[in-house]
Amino acid sequence: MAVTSGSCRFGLWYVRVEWRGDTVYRVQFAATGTPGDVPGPLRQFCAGRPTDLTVLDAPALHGDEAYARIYRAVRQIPYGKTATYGEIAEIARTHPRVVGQAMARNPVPLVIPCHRVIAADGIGGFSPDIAIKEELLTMEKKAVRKLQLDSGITQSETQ
DNA sequence: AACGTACACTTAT
DNA sequence: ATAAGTGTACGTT
Repeated sequence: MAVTSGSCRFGLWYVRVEWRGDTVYRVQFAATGTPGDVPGPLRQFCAGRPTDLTVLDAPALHGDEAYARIYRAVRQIPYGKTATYGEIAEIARTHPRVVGQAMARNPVPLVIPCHRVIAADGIGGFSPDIAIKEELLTMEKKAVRKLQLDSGITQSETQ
């Protein structure tokens, strides 16, 4: 079975995906789309629905190299939460700068939620456009808040 | 607020 | 083999 490709919309961008079954080989943000479908969980995520993307797999997650350990650690960050480069480095037993490097080369953003990794003092970086990172984070925050309201949790309980 | 340096890993030469 | 480059962190000034 061949690797298929497709895209879906996220805000002003298209998310292009190369995948087969539950394995995602590449994700990239682009200004234009390509015909074809994307994995269901990814489509739901882009539609603003809180989605557990850990059901998807990626080759970059496997192995004992530093990047693989970092990517696995990043995947543990839950929807709507963030962690710093330093925190990830500690879990993966490496250095914050290596985490930054690994994020910059992340072949499958969203599947490996590099947008949830922020600097100790600010937001950190994101390619191709920092605005995507901001939009992803605010989208997740809003979605979580809505979930809490829908389930009847009062504001005082969440503070 | 700006600057320097340690840190560890990858990629390029 | 070795140097350069990182989406950092932290201390000092």
